[in-house]
Amino acid sequence: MEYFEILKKDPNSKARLGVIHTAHGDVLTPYFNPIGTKGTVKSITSEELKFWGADMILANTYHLWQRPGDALIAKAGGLHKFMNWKNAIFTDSGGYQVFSLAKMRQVMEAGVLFRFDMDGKSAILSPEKSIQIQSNLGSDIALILDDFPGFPFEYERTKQAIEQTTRWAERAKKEFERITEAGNSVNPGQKLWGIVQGASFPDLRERSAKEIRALDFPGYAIGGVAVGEPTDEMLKAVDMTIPHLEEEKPRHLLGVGTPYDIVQAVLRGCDSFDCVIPTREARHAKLYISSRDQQGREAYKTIDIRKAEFAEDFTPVDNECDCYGCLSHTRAYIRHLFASDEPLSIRLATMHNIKFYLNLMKKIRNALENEYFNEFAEGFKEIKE
RNA sequence: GUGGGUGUAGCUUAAUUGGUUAAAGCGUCCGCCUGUGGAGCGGAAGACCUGAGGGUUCAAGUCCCUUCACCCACC
Repeated sequence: MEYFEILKKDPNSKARLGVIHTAHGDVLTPYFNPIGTKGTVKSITSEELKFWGADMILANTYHLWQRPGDALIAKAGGLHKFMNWKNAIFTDSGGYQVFSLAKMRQVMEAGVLFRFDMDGKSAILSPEKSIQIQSNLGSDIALILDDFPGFPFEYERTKQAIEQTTRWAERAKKEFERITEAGNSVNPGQKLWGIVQGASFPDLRERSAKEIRALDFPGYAIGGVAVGEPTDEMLKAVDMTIPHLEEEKPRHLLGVGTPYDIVQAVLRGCDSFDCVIPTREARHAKLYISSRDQQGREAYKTIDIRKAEFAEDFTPVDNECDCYGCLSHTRAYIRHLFASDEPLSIRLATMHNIKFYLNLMKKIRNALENEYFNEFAEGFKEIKE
């Protein structure tokens, strides 16, 4: 059985329906990974996630390395056992967090020198170290350490970044093979994916894709996006990258995005996603709800449930949603919970937004299965009032 | 009834003690959030101008008088 199977291709776009066979179960694609940074999707239990149809979650190397430490998690039998999550886990390399969270950051050949944001201690995250940590966590999909610039993109800096990423990718792969061959993996079925960089420079994307392809990873992530660039710039970067990757391997788009971004990226050939948006915005009272455009096509809106207009709104957050909160509670009640700073507000909002995203992915897969994805994608956008 | 105190934005308070267009927090409204930040940030409206009315003064939220409301103490 192939690691990644393409079940159906959209005749009108690069979109495809597929399945990734991980060591902890199948992941139907296109798929969205809820983010469980510290070994928990904030406020949600593993059983609940599974019940709603989540097949995979993303956890962060950087955070878990700091606390409780990957050695402790290995002792617990790996992250799956530690958090009682029986399905797949995707781990970041820690590169992005060093980029976005660490107080000081210096890219060196050895790795990234930085200071932990939590205790101020400095450390070097090397390609090998990242693999060792992810090996201890026992994730199903691990990522190589990569280097990338922020937005606005500069050519020379981006060129250095893809070169650095390729050199680190070689070292990461070697370390991954060393650990695997030694039989020291917490998860023997773990796979290491490569990352393509290159900002939105066509020649750099192409070169990076070719160099990473040469290392023969079982899947790829497209990185260097979701770093502050506008949506069209992000989509251009995807367009520049996809043609240079093998059709038969899965492609993950790192850090993306809004429901609109995701549909657009699926059209362009991306298979999986991860993003803080549904969970972080839930904590900030921003909820995603179903809507229709003027022609009656499927679309969506966002609402800020704290607004006074919902004070006496005794209807569900989203009539079309089957999450626990929508089946059980009213907008007025959830608004009240936010206004009162009650923990249940975060929980209900997070459950809702995750369900909205998981439902969206299911709609995308149904549309691909039944061959109307192109029409679906055409009308699908955020309706702003 | 007597004495004392307090009245400033929807709410809680400020105003260098008589000195420019009365300030802030909360709340309200608008926006931001993209390989997690249960954090924050930016902006706006809001006082028919300081309970009401009158007076002193070049100048009053601030001083004086009257009145109203509320609070406390004593009869």
